[in-house]
Amino acid sequence: MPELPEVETTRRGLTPAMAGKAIFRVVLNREDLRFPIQADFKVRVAGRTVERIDRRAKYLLLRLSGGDVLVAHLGMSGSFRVENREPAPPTAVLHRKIPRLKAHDHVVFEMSDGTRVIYNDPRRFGFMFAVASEELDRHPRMRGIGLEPLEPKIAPAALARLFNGAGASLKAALLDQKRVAGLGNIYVCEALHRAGLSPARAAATISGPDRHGRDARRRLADAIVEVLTDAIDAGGSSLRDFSGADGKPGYFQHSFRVYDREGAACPKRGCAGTIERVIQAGRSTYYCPVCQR
DNA sequence: CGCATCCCCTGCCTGC
DNA sequence: TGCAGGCAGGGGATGC
Repeated sequence: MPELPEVETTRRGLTPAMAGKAIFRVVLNREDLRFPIQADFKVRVAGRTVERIDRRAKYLLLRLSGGDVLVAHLGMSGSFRVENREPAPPTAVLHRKIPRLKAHDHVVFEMSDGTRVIYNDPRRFGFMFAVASEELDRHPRMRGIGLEPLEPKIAPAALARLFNGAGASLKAALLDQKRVAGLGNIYVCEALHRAGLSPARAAATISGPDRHGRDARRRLADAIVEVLTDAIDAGGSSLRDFSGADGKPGYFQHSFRVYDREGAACPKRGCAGTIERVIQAGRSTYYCPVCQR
């Protein structure tokens, strides 16, 4: 589920629960997620203070005291949730309730103030590791990640450079994390619809302003920024059970214009098209064949 | 090198 | 109701 807006939502939810606090203990309920967890993971993380939480592409970066960074990727089904310590009722001091763990709660971070931060991931496509901060950019999983589309907002010229010489379709090119970082299947479909561009069109063919003033590069750059910004403002998309670390579901799924809407009328004003679904690069693409050219 | 295909894993939904 | 098959937000490995 998590694309850039969901990861950003998670970052914002985790920050008040973790930033400025020490990680008292780490519990690993299994030794493998997508990859085996490194042998010294617990030692590197436990006892450290989380100084700040950043995001790069779809990665969460927990900056730890002592110089390491805890890097976490949510894969397809990963999520964090925060459980605050419940105040002990005066009549049952010895029976403070600690909520039981749920299925697929693979990693538990016990914070020094009693808060628990729990990583849950049914499909285990997510992963996490600790790395020295000065080695972060050289790490194999981080090296080569492309341009962040927000802050600063991606520019049409940058998009053109990224697509220069690309033989891939717009859909595949935008999904490629080495070009633009953070888009996934949903937001690529949504951005292409907002931009009025066909997902099958070769990425290298989108051009700058023509004599009619039409500028596909600018429309696409603007659409990417808009859809990501709108989605972050909505707390991300909750398709099955995604929720931010604060437990609140996002609601951007109600604003999808094409994703998972096969057979529906194209929502673009004045367009009489019907949303279609095709497979590109092994994944579903939703688009309007009438207004996306 | 760029690109397509298959695969990792579990759960949920559909159709028979 | 049970069961098989398809599909799912990501991305790594492989092969052309």
